[in-house]
Amino acid sequence: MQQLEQDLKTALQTAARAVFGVEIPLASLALQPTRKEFAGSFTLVTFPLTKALGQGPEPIGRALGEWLQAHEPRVSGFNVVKGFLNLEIADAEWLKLFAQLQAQPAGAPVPTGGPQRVVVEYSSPNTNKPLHLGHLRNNFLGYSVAEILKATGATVTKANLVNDRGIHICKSMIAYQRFGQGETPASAGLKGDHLAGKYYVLFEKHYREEIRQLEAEGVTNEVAKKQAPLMAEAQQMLQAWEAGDEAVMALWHQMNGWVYEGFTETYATIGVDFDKFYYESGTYLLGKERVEEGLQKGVFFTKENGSVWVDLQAEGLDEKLLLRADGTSVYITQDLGTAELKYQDFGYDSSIYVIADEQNYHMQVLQATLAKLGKPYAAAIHHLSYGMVDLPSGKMKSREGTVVDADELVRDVVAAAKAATLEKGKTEGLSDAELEELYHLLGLGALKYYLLKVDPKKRMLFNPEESVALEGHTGPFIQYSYARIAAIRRKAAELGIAEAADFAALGALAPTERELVQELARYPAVVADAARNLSPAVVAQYAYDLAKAYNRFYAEVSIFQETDELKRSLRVALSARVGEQLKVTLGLLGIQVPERM
RNA sequence: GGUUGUGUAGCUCAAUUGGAUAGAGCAUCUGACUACGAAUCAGAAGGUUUAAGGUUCGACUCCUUACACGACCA
Repeated sequence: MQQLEQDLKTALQTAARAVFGVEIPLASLALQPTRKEFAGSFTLVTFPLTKALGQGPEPIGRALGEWLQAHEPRVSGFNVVKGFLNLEIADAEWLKLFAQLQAQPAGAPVPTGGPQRVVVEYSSPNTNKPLHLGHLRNNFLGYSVAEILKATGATVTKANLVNDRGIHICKSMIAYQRFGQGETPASAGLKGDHLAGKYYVLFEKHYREEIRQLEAEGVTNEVAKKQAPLMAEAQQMLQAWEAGDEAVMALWHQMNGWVYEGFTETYATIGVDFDKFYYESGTYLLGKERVEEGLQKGVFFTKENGSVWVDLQAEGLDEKLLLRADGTSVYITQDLGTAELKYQDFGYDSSIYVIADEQNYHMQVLQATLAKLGKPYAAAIHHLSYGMVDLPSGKMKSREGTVVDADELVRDVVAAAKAATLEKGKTEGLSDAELEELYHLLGLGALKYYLLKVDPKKRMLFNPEESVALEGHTGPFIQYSYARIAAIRRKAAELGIAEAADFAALGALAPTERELVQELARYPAVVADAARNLSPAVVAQYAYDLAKAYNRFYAEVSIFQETDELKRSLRVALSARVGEQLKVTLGLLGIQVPERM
């Protein structure tokens, strides 16, 4: 379709030259899709040409339209509404376009001139508690962005930086030591990450109680928070961990091992994957080397107490602490180290961090600090900043226990999909295993689509009922369209109708057929847009538009009742192609597609 | 207090990056299964795009100010 647009622009340029004797640069001939309520497929806005051509917008539109209709075979008609020239494209041209599409598989790479070696870091969980709804948005976004970039032909590495050390981990460990009584995931009947989470919660509960007691004894809240025995123990444990204390390390390995088992299971269930795992326990020391490097280069400075800082005021930021006075690292220290390590490992020209927007400032600091260090990869860093997920009851707060657990949510959406599927009763002939797979695929399709259809950078509201909805602007709507097409293809195969033929001999197309070709041809532009903006929402919207267009087509023309053999064949071919395209497009969102549902 | 993001139909979201009468879904109402799958399709209704100015042929989009909500930095 890009080619068709280019040709039209060139033709318009020629028309302007012929009619007005004026050379119009191609760049100022912006074509846009014609709005549905008008006849035509492409629209030229003529307002911007009035100065150059010395005429009003409407005469310009008419003059250019008439010239095109007379001289350009691709243009079969036109109409002018105010400053808009709507061009109708000859059906032969649509058929040619469809033939060009057919010549390549639906999932063929879409070169965009974007980055070629990309690292997408996402998920990056803490190992002290299970994943929740917010992590799901992160995981789905990261996975999808990686797939979208792959679709542009880039080599993409999915990385997961596991936050496996620090005070929060020690909290779970202390609580386990004190209250655990040797419990294991097996003995407790809990996934490992949930078991760790249980002790994290226990820590917080008893810690609060200790603070309350201290306060009752007249200690201020601030002091009580530090003096509480549990917190003191956790701090001690962190030091012991850094010192490599054997018993502490053993417990740490044991508990993290449980958590990883739990995460692995969840990742498999929600269908995300990683090419590379980084662990902060393995990278946090590398950051200190970067700090040393900065001091040597004179771009960092030391304060009187020995703490190390970088001054980013010239960049519009503040002074930022990089290393505490006692030599222990802060968050950004390890980020400096990990960025370097990733670059060594993959030599990226784009490094994407899928991180919530509460870290916007932090990410600016990271990038500016790496730039100060003169790192060539500083400019390649992109923060895919996404908004938090709110609940109808308000914000999610782990401390107040108002988080939506990821595993539980997945169970809920699968159960809802099952209930709906049973109610429809269309799955005769599927085995129990196939049915389970179907419920899973539909439930996750609903959930993923629900979380991905919203512009990532916007905060979004999670409505439990809408997240499992199967009708309207949802994943299952699109999956249903695919299943319908699958049924069509099965029947066409039975009847021996070919999915491809030479359709050039066909005369006029039905409007819905034309619309389908146009939608199909949009795919490369959609991928390019989504890749440039790191936005799966663009892809989600396209999948919906395509499915919607197909359902319109399906309702308005008959396929197997059609007596004209070539027309019938075209409709089967269109259906097949739309099916393939839907599968590929949903695949970019991490959503699978059923043959029947 | 400083920095920053968001504000669109009753609700949840779009709007081709400055273009036409601001579009979808849900919810409400109406019509379409003796036809290839009704998890569908067609239609109705629903808007002072938070407010006020400004820029121009043209503003949800850009600029200024105010208001509301959120995040971050102390």
